[in-house]
Amino acid sequence: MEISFTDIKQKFQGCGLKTTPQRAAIYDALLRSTTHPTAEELYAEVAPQFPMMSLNTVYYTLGVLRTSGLIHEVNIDHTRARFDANLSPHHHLICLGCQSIVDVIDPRLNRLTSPAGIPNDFEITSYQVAFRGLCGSCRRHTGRSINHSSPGLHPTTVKGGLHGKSS
Amino acid sequence: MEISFTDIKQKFQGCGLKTTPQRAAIYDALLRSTTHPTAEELYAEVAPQFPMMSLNTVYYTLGVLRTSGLIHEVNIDHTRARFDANLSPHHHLICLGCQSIVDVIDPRLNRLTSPAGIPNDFEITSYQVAFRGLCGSCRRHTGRSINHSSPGLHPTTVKGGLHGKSS
DNA sequence: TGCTAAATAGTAATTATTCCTAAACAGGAA
DNA sequence: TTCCTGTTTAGGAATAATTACTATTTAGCA
Repeated sequence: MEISFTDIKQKFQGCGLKTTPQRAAIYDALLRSTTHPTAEELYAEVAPQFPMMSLNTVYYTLGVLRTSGLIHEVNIDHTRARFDANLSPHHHLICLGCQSIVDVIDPRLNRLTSPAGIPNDFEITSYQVAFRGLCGSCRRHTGRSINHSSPGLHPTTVKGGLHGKSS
Repeated sequence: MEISFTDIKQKFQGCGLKTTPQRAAIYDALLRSTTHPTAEELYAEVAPQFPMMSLNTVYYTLGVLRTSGLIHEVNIDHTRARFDANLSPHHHLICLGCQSIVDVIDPRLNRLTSPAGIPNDFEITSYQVAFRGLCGSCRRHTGRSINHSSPGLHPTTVKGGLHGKSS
């Protein structure tokens, strides 16, 4: 995703945010990243350009961008927050071995029907599917054993292909 | 979900776990709960029965139960872990206002087709849909405004009913 | 060019969780 | 039943991520 400084500035202005070099660099780093980095990782990414920059600034900036809706927080495990500047509807593929997160872009997943049995005064504004399993590399290294200490694993085996019969 | 002490003991034995009163109480509390409590909340729930019990024991126990596959960790936000003893496939409805989590049980959601464009050596073992929005109570109190500081919100508006065409 | 509110950087504080260790105990063996 | 041993517990200390506080700096407007 290529984006110029001017583009970033316009986005920030559109949200009523001041444009500072640090802020632009953090946002740019997140836009270019595909790994859903943590605050610390973004800090490491941007720090070379701004040796005086504080990790605090990264946290503050991420908070501001999140509140403005320019980025999303992705919660894979409870230990640390990860961030995503990709606002288009997409889903995630999470490796339980190495905790990596890959974007899943499949339009079919954006057309789920409304779930049954939910309170009718609940207004759903979005939904997201998290696929979990083991990436090729982790399968080879761990002999396909699943790390049960990782979060959210369900016993449902999905295998190579999920079956798509309509109930 | 009703379960006797003997049932719990059998489950523990099946996993090679010793049965202690504290452990059984923690697991039982989680089985009876529908709110996906945190370690602290479970501690508060069980503490009256065991005044000497340490919060540490709750953490240790939850770790053991998770490793044994008896419970799951649910990650809604990065601030703290939440737990779920309901192992049957289900999904979650998350209120961005009050952070409450309600189970979504809809068989149609358990038959998603395999997502396109993922690495073909990735083995998916489970998936879970997180629906986000505002519960009735929070909508009334906040005037339907969505709290953008909450995690993972996507701009896709889902409204009352998602449309289920099979693109 | 100034003004002012917002942003930055630094330090300290907080919160959830994990680590460490001695004492207690569950469950199998004798 | 009683003993043994490894697991579990409880308590305190340590760690890691994040937030709070604050003085200084700066972006963006008048």
